[in-house]
Amino acid sequence: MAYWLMKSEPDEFSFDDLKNRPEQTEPWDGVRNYQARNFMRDAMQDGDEVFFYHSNCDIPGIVGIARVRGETRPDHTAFDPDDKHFDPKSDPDKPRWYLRDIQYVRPLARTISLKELKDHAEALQDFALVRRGNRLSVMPVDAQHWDYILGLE
DNA sequence: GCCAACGTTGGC
DNA sequence: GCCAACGTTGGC
Repeated sequence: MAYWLMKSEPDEFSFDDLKNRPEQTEPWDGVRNYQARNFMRDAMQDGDEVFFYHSNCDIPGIVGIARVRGETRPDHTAFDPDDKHFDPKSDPDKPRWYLRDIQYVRPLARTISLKELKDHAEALQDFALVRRGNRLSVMPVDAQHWDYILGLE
């Protein structure tokens, strides 16, 4: 069992949007970064837990917990010329981009903001999210960091 | 809206 | 394989 953090812009897809999905599950499509793809395709396991992070908004931070559901599969949006994440270099016979399905678990009692996380720099050393210049949208979370952050809730 | 950080592209 | 140009991310 591993832990992850996944970013989403709430204007695009928020944690409430996930909650309101018919099966509270959403394919995490549109990721076009190789490192993030490799985490989703190769490292995630069915049942892994995920911090749901809101980026590019008033208070960037962790707002809820989700869960990885099922195995990896090709990101279908890469094949659709009308999709904003269309990638002509991704061939359905040899897909370049993969996704996971993410299921709602529960909201945090309160948002744990990026600012607050940065205030715990010592305990959260080497946590990718608080490293300078971090732009990765899918990243692993160490078990001790996961527990520490939930301890702030 | 600004801009630093960083990933990708493509000419050479 | 190098690296300048360019595009994107995302905090502020």
